[in-house]
Amino acid sequence: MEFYKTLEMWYLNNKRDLPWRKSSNPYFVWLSEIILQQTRIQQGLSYYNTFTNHYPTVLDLANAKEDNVLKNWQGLGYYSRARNLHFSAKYICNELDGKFPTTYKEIIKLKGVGDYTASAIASICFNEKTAVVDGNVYRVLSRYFNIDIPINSSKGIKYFKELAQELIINANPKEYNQAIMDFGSMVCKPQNPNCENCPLENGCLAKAKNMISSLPVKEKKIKIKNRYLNFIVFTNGEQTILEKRTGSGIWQNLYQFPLLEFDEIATQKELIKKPLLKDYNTSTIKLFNPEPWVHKLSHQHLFTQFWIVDTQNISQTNSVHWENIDNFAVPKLIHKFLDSYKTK
DNA sequence: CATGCGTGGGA
DNA sequence: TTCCCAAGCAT
Repeated sequence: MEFYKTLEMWYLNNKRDLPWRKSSNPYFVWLSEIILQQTRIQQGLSYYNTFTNHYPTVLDLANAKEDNVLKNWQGLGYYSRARNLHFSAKYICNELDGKFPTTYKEIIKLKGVGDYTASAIASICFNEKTAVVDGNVYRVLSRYFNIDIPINSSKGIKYFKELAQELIINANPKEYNQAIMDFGSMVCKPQNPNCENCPLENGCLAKAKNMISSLPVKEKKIKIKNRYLNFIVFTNGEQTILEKRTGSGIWQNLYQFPLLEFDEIATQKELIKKPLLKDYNTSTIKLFNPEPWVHKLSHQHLFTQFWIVDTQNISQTNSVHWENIDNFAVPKLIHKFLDSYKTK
């Protein structure tokens, strides 16, 4: 049986029951695909439900405030996805008359939508023959055809996309694209793939050559940078100060306590040299966590300390009542602090 | 085009 | 503990 047919047959009997598969409404499929970028289904599922409940249509999403969209995205990470989702919803409503684009070529123009996502939506919703190439597809194809071209090299990206596109030619694109991804995540897994019960085992070159565990090949490891962040938690008992992160780094447009960054773990002595704290008596500045909390991002390790500053002088501009603080979208780290601080 | 962007789960 | 990595994209 041909490669595509085997996968389609497997999918028929093994596909997972997922909420976004109940409809081919491109808005719902788009939502699910953005949420699932670099994210496990288990992690994204509740967010999908939140978004479809809060924003049942693309117009509801377009009419929302970005702060609200980010609040609903809080905790999921890669927050540019939420910002781009919101941006694109407005684009669809304002420029496309509220009609979701129907071809790969038009769909990929949406911010936050690249080759993979455009292929997924175009095939799943409009049955266009555009092959998806995600992490699962890289793994399945590199193993089945025993290809050791690094999947994150420009050569590899081109090679696998072309191969995937050849394999979909005679397939039912909607079924086949989802089949190869489900198959990759359930059978041809990164670790301990289930080769014993694999319907593709006969033709699998990596299996024959005992290469399964070394494929796919990925080159370049990321370099992790250490940062030392000190969050200043001003409080008069009722209010505190929050500021919105701007610029291009992590957590863009989320909220945090005023931040002082150093090249190493800071002491109170160094802290009070900063303009933000120079007028405060050292006795009013207390370190909340004597042992720095290490928050690990994919590219950075953040060594973080929270300093509580008791003061009656809370500026009106960025003041927030403690009782309202949960209305703000904050990074996981800040949320962890709030949890810990409240229960103290 | 190499790098930056979150978080959580599993080995 | 540490490492990998999970339905990628923007710049």
